[in-house]
Amino acid sequence: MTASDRSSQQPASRRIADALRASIERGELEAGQKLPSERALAEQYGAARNTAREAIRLLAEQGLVTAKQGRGVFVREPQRLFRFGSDRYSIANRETGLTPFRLEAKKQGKVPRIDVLSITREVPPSDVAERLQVPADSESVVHRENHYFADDEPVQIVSTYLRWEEAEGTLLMQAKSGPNGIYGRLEELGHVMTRVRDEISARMPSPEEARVLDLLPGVPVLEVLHTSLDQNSEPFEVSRYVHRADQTGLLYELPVS
Amino acid sequence: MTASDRSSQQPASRRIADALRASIERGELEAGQKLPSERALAEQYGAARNTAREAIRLLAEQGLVTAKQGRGVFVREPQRLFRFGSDRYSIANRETGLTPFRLEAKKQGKVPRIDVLSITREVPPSDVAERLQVPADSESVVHRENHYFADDEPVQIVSTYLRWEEAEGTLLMQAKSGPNGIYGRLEELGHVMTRVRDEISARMPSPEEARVLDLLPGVPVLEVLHTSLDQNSEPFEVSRYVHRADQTGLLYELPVS
DNA sequence: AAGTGGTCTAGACCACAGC
DNA sequence: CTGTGGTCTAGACCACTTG
Repeated sequence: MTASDRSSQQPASRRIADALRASIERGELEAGQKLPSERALAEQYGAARNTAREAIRLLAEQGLVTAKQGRGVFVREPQRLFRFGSDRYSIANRETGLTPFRLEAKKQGKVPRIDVLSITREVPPSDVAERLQVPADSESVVHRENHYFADDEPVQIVSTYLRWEEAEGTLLMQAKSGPNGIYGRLEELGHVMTRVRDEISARMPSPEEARVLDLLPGVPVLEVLHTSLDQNSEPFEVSRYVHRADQTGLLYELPVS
Repeated sequence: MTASDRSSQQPASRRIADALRASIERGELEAGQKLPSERALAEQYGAARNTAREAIRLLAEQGLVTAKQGRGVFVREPQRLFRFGSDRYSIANRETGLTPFRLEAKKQGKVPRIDVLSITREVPPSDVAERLQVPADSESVVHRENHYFADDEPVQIVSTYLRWEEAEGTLLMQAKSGPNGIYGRLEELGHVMTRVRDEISARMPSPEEARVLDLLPGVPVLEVLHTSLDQNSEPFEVSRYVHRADQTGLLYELPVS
């Protein structure tokens, strides 16, 4: 028993939203189906159109429905999750020659694409500087920004930060960084990835992120701040992953001491 | 350079929102400070109050500002994160006699509280049944629902599922489950926690979750579906954690094979 | 009492979908 | 052309907070 019988006392927009939500949960309105139009809802409940509109907004904020201009409001389809596991850092996967993203995409029968947006020398953000142990007040890092797509749909934004002193003049400054990607080059520089630290948070996207990831209202992002540690427990690479949360999950499997 | 000079062409509500966002990012409006009232904004921009209101809603959806009835709209304060690490499952922590949550709370100088809401025999949700390897069509599990607080502020909802056949008649059915909590009892039943699998996703809260966690609009939740595996790689416990994302982060530190 | 956000009304014009 | 959501106006009353 949640909430149902306080029909009075509630704002009209809430009551309309609750009725629609109940319809969806009972399966009367199935995924992909169209809701009554705003004008129809308003008439049906004896309210103004703005009130019906407010009800629909409440549902959209929860990610339950999606409005499409000129067409109508539809019950959102459950999305299959694109899953990123802790084994994405595993060396075993490295031997296939495919990056973890390409592997996962193949598994789901989708066509992966990675756009390299920029590779520039920069002043690092403070959280990155702290974790990579470099100065936050000089151009101490190389920033590689990539966008990942599956079947031309954007999935994640990845910003990778490397020490400028190490990357200068190497393939780490090139879009095509050679066999096994940047981790291959970093290994040649003497950094064997031994441990990783992933710090995970969730938040609503910035307008810029919503645009790049093509996010509908009511969809949050998952942010992973990843640090790679080498055989000497020295951090040698930090990446910020921004995933769209409606199509992405994370999987961590680990031993317990 | 993001977007600034397309002042025309943009809806008025967007322009007002962008102007306010810029003010906040430039630091003219600091965290905790009050925005101009909706009526003042409307007059200032020569728009109707509803239009100014829409602008504020855009900012609230991103979690940038918070409206307080009768008082005003305020720039949201950055929250300190309550951090849950992968070491929360570690045996080392078990020896302190404190659960990981109590430990973390102590570290931050907050007073922890755990409410046991219910302990009931139930039909498991399908995702839980699959992971615990029990039938999804009979009352095969015990469901323990707990709410966690720090300084009386809700932090997370935890639903733990155990096999009914193992829990029946034991302390696992009691609110106070004895030394080292339920993991202590499960160890006595022959389950040594050897590996864990955490599946992480983010989404907007249901109305029920928003109520329990006292969530402001524009704050998503982090959901962790946790499976404990014993020395035989058998799953013996599944929990669903629902964290408020504005005050919670997750930390995973793991070796790379 | 005055000011604030929360909700609502009854209109209006626009841009986009689909027939 | 018609129906849809997107945006906007100019009012109104309510509930809450503060002086």
